[in-house]
This record gives sequence, structure tokens and C-alpha cells, in this order.
Amino acid sequence: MLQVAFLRDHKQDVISRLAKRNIDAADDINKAIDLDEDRRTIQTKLDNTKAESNTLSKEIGSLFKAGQVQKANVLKAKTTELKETTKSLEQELNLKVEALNELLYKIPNVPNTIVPSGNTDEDNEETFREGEIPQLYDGALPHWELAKKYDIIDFELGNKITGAGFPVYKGKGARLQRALITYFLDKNTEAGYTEYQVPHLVNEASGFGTGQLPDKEGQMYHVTADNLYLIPTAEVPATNIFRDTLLNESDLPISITGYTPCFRREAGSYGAHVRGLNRLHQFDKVEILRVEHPDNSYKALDGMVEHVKGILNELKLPYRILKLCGGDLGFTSALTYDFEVFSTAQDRWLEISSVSNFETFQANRLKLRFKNSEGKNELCHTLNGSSLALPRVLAGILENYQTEEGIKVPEVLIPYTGFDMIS
RNA sequence: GGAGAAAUGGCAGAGUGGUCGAAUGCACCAGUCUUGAAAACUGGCGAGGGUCACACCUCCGGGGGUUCGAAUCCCUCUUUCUCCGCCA
Repeated sequence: MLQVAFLRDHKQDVISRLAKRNIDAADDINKAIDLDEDRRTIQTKLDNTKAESNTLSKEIGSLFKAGQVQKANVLKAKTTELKETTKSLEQELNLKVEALNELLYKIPNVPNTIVPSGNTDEDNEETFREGEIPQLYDGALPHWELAKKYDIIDFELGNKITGAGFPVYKGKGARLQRALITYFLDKNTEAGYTEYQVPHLVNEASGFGTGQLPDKEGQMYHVTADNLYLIPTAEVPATNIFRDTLLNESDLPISITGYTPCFRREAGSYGAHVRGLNRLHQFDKVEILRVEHPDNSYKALDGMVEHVKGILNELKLPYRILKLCGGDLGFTSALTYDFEVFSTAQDRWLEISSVSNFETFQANRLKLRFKNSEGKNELCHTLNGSSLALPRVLAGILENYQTEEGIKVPEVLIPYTGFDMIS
């Protein structure tokens, strides 16, 4: 969420930049500023009332000690009114705070100035392209056919055990996926990211901290008996490591990576585009996450993009990078680069990574701060990205590396798989 | 799952109704002494809101209550520890 003080000080700028998301936030922002004004007025009144009763209480205390019970009782009577005032002011204050928060939760992050305007994913700006699109043999298959042909992923079995969107990986398919996970984690730790293993279920406070709650609970599986949520991404537990944290400036930057399964309800989407591995209820992902000094976060974002590029270059997959336009930008992000791998057999681009700078948007909600050189507490910037989402990378490999003899294993993965061909 | 104990500043640890935002020790910062360091001594040292700066308000695991007044009493939740049970 944005800070009210920031809205107040940069109102016009915020409104015009939010317009890139095709939203007119002027009303909400004005309301928020007004509510904050009211809130502070009430707060001051409340503080003064409390100060008064504190003073009285102290006097009563010393009168009792001095044995002047009658005088004390006179003062006691006086406090009754103050108590009532306090109570009603508190109620008023709560109403204002709730109304203010409700508004602030609704306002998305302010896009960076370099975010292109646009409405849909068609308006995203391609900034980079690498890798050759392979010429496949006649009769090349989409990955769900390949999965069946070589018996490496069983979608029907998943249907039986759980339901649609929960595939079962078998034999070399399972091994290839595990190889990719290990390979990604190795690349990330080599680049200075510390590997973490985090819980796969989170509590309400964590879901709130990263913004899935209160509005997007439909995205997550909810374990009602214990009021826990299955994570939709490692971002949730990994970012909440830093909830309510005050860091030293010298602790920054923090770079962590972790592998987790991800669970998404993704209700109501079926069809060709979600076939096979394209869209699942459970999938694996390796995530990278950084906590940065505000002065350094965009440099860090570039570094993350370069890092993911390095991995895709090594895998020799054809990919492109898109700078997301305002209309396609995630709610919490200020700037996002998407990576897409070209799936030759499906003849389409598949999103495999999304790298974002959230600036202070998450940190504000998380209360993630550092003590700056002036000794003041300042919000950190948070960033994260996938490196990478497994199913679509797997799909890309199966489809782009297929030959008539079988599916070749990318060279960098052979040490991890122990085989060089799926046939 | 059952029984019991506990949760206080960076850490340790006092505090059971009123000058307690909280003793003391360690750690940390500054200074004195010293060629330098250590030791010793002196001073400072939690967080959030608010203010130009003060004042002032809030915070002793979370939430609620009793009271003129709560770290202290009551209710509730969470977590930790000990013992028993179960278990990869």
C-alpha cells in the first residue's frame, strides 16, 4: 500500500502516473488525504483527553497517599466524563482508520515513469530477444502429446488422485524437473542468493503482508480447519520473513532464493491455452527475492533481469523480455519485466518469469524498514522474480528439443539428469 | 492429544495496583586517562506517533475486560519450555 504522506506530497504526479493503469484515482486519493486529515485531528483530541486523565489519575494517587480521600473522590467524579470522551473518540478514530485503510488497499502501486502506457498484454514493450527458434521436423508435437508418447507426465493420473491441474511426473520427466530445480538453485546461489526452505502454508497475517488478503483470497487454497493458506508463490512466505523488521543499513542488500511448490485455484479457466502444463493448480517454482536500499533497487532489478537471461542463455531456449505496460502491470508492482519462452510446437510465447520492483509498496504493509545514515527509519524496497517457473520451462524444453529420435536434454542439465535423451 | 510453567528493552534479568517506559548487569556509542590498545572512570543508550523543536500520546507476546489508575488483577488467543502419549 502507498503511504498517505506520499499521496499528500505528490498528489498530481501520483494521479497522472496511475492514469497509465487506465484508472482515475483522483477521487480515492482526495478522500484518503481528507480521511487522514480527520484522523490526525481526532488523534490529537484523543491524546489531549488522555493526557488530562493521566494527570488526574496521578493527582488522585497522591491524594490517596496523603489520606485526603474526600478530595480524591471529587477528582474521581471528574474522570467519568473524560472516560466517555475517550471512548467515543477512540471509536471515531477507528472508523476513520478503517475507512482510510480500505481506500489505501484499493490503490495500486504507482508505475515507474518508464512504464509504457497501454491496456492489455498486446501493449507490452519487447525490450530484448535472444535464441534461435528451432526448425522442427514434420509432425513435431505439443508437450502434452510428447508427455504421453514418452510416458513422462501423466495428466489423467493426476485427475484421478486429485483433479485437473495436478499432473504426475514420472521417470525421466520427474528426473528432468528435479534437475531443473537443482540447476536453478545452483545458479542462484552462485550469484549470491542465499537458499531458503520456507513453509508451504501461511497464516492470515502473512497473506495480508504480501497483499493476497483481504481481496484475493479466491486465488489461494484455504485450509479452514487451521485457517492457513497454501502458498500461491514462494513470494508470500519469503517476503514475510521480513515482516515487522527493522534492519541496519549495512544489512542491505539481502538476496534469497527458494524452491517451493505453488498452489493456485485459478478458478474458471479452461481451453487450449491452459492445456497440459500451461496452467496448473500445483506447480513448482524457484524464486529470487531481494530487499534493497531505495537508491539501489533499480540497479538490482537490472541485475535480476541479467541473471535470468544468463540462465535462459545456458538452456539455449528462445526467449524475449517484455516491459509490462500500465494496464498489464501487477497491482503491487512499479515496474515489471516478463520473460517468455517460445514454444515452437504450440507456436506461442509462454510466460516463465516475472521480475518486479515493488519499491516501498510491500515494505509499507510489511513494516520492513532500515535505519538510515541519519538514524531515521526508512522503508526498504523489495523485489522478486521467478528463476524460474518449472512447468513452462519444461514445456519449452520438451517442445523445442524434440527430435524424431526423442527429446534431447539441454547440455547444462546433463550433469543433473544423468541422461542426455528421453526416448 | 493430556498435565504443568513461562513470555519484560540487542541479550540476560528485577519488578504483583499509583512518581515504572521500567532497577541491575552485559553489549553498544561518546569522552577522560594512554604513544596506541585494554582496563578503569564519566556520560549516553528501546520503539512508534506527534512537533520547527518541545509538550503530549501509545507500546512490558496478541486481543478484550476490571479500575480514577494495569507490566502487575480477570478472560481469551498465540508461542516457548518441562513431563507423558503419539509419530516421519
